[in-house]
Amino acid sequence: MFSKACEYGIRALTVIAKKTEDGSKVGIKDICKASNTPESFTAKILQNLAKKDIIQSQKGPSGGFYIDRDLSEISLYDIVDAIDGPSIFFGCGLGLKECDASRPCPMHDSFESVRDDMMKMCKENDLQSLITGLNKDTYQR
Amino acid sequence: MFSKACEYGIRALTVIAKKTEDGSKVGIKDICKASNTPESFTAKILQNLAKKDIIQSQKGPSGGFYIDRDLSEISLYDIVDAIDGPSIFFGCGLGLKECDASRPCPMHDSFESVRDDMMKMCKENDLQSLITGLNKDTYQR
DNA sequence: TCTATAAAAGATATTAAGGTCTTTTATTCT
DNA sequence: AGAATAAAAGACCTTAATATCTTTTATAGA
Ligand code: FES
Ligand code: FES
Repeated sequence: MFSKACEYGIRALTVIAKKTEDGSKVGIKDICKASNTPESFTAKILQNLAKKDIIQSQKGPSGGFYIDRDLSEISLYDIVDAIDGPSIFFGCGLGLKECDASRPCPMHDSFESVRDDMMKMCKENDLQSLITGLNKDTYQR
Repeated sequence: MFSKACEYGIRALTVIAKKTEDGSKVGIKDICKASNTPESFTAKILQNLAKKDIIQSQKGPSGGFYIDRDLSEISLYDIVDAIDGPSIFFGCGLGLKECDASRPCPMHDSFESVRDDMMKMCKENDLQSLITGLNKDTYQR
């Protein structure tokens, strides 16, 4: 459904969010241990998210990643859009250049509503709600 | 959402289904022109679908692809499962080894219902319903 | 039986996703 | 100022998806 980059990104973000809630920053090594994601690859993903201002980062000793906004302001939609782009929310299910209700593909009528549900779900979920119940072995499997 | 192979596969199948409804077989060239898909790649996809008995094929003059079952018996679910496998219907949204409600990832509760909607949609749609309204320029864009 | 046709099979090529490694830059602390 | 730390940046590698090409096999029809 989502790319690996997106899966890792979301997992890493929940770890950062949790730490942010505790009032501290967290380094890439700890993030990747907790989120069970490959370190160098996840670093690239976070670099991208930092550039897009979804998260903040600080270099040097006592540096790391953190979030400077209210966690409830960062939706799953924002995250998926930042990493995988908007095509999952707007693209045609059969890969036509664009989904166009006036020239529907055979799947359009049914697909559109599933896709919209997905979008709604992603807009309703945010980092605050995602970290409720998150514990340190959630991703260890 | 779906792989290119799956998108092409579905598109090609609707073309074959339409021809089957007219009582004739159709060759790979015509299929790919009508479905607007790359020829050699689509041939591989159809080969796979023929092996899995979703479609039938006949070699030689006046040969081609066709379908020997009631079109309404072949669901989108069968097609997607045959080409992309079942992970889109059962996999964890955050990429954990398996989706397990007793050890849910942070997305589980919301994701499961969207994924189930997708599955329901795919089980409800079949080749018969997909080809209603299909015309020869549906895919030409 | 021979030829033409069309799919199957297999080999190969290209591109994008996934992943790693090394060097550079910024920052803190001594 | 200098050393240590940690992210950014960029180069590089690997694998899987996408795509093409060539050879083989089956079949219909002359
Ligand atoms: S046109 Fe294909 S999903 Fe809308
Ligand atoms: S455990 Fe992740 S979606 Fe069910």
